[in-house]
Amino acid sequence: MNVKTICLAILTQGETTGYDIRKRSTEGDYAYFMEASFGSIYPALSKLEEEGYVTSRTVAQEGKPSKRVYQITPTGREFFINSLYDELNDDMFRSEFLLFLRFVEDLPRSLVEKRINERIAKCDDAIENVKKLEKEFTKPSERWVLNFGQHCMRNARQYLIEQKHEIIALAQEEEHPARAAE
Amino acid sequence: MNVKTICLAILTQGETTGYDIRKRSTEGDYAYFMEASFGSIYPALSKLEEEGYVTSRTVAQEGKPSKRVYQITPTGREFFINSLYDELNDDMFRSEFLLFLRFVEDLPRSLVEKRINERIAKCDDAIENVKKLEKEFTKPSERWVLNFGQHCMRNARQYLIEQKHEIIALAQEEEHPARAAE
DNA sequence: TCCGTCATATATAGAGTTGATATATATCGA
DNA sequence: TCGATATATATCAACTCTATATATGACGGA
Repeated sequence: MNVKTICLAILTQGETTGYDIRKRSTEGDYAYFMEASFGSIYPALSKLEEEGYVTSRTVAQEGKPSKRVYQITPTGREFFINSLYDELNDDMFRSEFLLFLRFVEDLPRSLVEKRINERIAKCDDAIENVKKLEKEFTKPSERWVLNFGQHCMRNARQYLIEQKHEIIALAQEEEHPARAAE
Repeated sequence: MNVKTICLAILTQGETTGYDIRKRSTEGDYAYFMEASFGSIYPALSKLEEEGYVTSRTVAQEGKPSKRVYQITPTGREFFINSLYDELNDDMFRSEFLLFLRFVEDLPRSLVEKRINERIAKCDDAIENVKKLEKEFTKPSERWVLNFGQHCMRNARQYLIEQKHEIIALAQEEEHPARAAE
């Protein structure tokens, strides 16, 4: 799944801008399963236009820079829906937090506690964000995906809270020598 | 977190090869929170050697190609442990499966059921794999991370099984016209 | 026996992506 | 007034992935 596919997926649900695609993929309704940056979205939209999968028009705005609104073409829609029949690639998950926890024995308790608390707070923020998003969506599949994300996040958060003291107990009581020596 | 950091993390736990780093990051004990490919691992190891964070030696093997074994230097170890004190970046999660589910209404039930079953089977494989891995590890933090991964996967699997029929019901009873017309 | 596949092992080219930065304008709060 | 934030597009170097090439041995099936 590349950025072109993400753009087509979002455009399938209505015309929009590159700026908005990025926002939805990093903070909005798509944020919990995909992401894309400006550096890949703008070139992707240009290519999609070349290929005839999208069209664009420039819209002037008061008090804001004028924007370029993209719409998907019938060909683009067909191409996207057909691509949903392809074999699915595996999920990708990366977590610096879990890498960090793998080395708790080498780190001071104060730092470990701080990072775990930060993590729990981030989960809370994310759950709040999903709750807000759910109100904006009525299509059952859209709500289902958001619910699934929320369910997984709540579960991870709960497990972390339950295990918190056990993990902190694994950390060093004193500041790590390598760091303390600085 | 870049590939250089992943290499250092794995090398912190013992000398190894580029091939093994890739294997552990895609199928082994690191697979549930990071990943790296050959195209990034080999250049990363070369750079780390240039920078003095690792050293290497070539080891001839019978019946197998000779391999290049990397070891972390004291400087490399210090650099890695210090980097664990940095602010943590957010987790990254991407799922073609969830993108697929977001468009169930446009897809035939047979396909949706097939993909959900494939997904559940993959969860089962992954859970089995983590169980095997857990036996190989004794360090509490390593086991904790594997357990956390297993817990999250079991939860997602269970939720999917519970919701399966509800999702399938959202899909189209007939083959999608756009596809059927091909 | 021969052939394909799989596992070990390193390496690279080309395509794709990220992260940082530049540009421009307007609003909001300190 | 100053900095931060939001809207909006765009680009570039650095990084990463996917696919492929190379080489060898083992294993199983036709």
